[in-house]
Amino acid sequence: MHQSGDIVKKLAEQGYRLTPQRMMTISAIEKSDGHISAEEIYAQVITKYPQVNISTVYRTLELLKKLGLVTETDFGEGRVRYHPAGKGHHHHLVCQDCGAIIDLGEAVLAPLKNDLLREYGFSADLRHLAIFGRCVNCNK
Amino acid sequence: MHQSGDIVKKLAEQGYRLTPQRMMTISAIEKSDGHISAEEIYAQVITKYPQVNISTVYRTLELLKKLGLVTETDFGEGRVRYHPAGKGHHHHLVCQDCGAIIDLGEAVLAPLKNDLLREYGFSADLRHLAIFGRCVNCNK
DNA sequence: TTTCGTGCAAACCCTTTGCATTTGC
DNA sequence: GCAAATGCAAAGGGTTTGCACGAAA
Repeated sequence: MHQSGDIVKKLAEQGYRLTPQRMMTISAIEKSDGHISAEEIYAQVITKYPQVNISTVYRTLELLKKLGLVTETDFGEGRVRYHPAGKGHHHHLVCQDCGAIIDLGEAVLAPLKNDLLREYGFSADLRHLAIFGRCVNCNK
Repeated sequence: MHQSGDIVKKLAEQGYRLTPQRMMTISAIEKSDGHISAEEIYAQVITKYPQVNISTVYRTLELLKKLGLVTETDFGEGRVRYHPAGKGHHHHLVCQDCGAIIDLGEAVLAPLKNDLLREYGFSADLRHLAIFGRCVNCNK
């Protein structure tokens, strides 16, 4: 299992500086159980460190993406959300009516992934895929 | 089967005005076999009708979406692409390496759609879904 | 004629960038 | 000390909006 501090450790290992801005950005991402946007990270960091700039948050996110430490999911909101890569992958059902987000284990899409590989030679990256539609309640 | 003019007909039926700007926007969408972006529609319309404004294209697209006459696909380019709803649905495999887009029949995702409905009561809208990954060639 | 649609320009949102300054190591 | 990272402010890309003018029915 992965524990808190993983991301910081990897940054340090690779020779990146552990600035307070980076630490707090990472902490916000790790604390968020679900998915967090750049704005939300910024809002959280600024309460403890009022002089941060949102561009620093974006730069940190880009670094973490590059290093494969966080992944992005697009929920079709016009902005992207971030998730620690170490926390395991999952997929999401996004209700277009009520906005509910239902988490889906990796297993559910495993058959699809296999089909695509077998039939098309296509290696699908389904990490944090968002599937849109209507949830049970809104479907009634 | 659907034929050219479907969209125009439906607009008229619902009492919307058939302005040249709308006709040409619709024509651009219907002519494009694949998926077309707002900018591309605009570029096409402006050659025949130089005074159009891109905001009119956007307003037309919004109207057509509202009426269910076009659907959108997000290929992760930071912009959305449009497709006539009447032309039948399909899905896409988008190669993150070479940018290739492989079309996928509706049948391939039918099992997934059924699974989601049965197991989660979730009615997935998979029209023009884009799945990211690596195509056969880039996978070697 | 009268409501609907358009052009224009400005604003919008999220994200990125150039540059001078600061800071971790 | 010095490269790396930050803050600031401005620009960027795609999209939306307010308002007065123009045109479809």
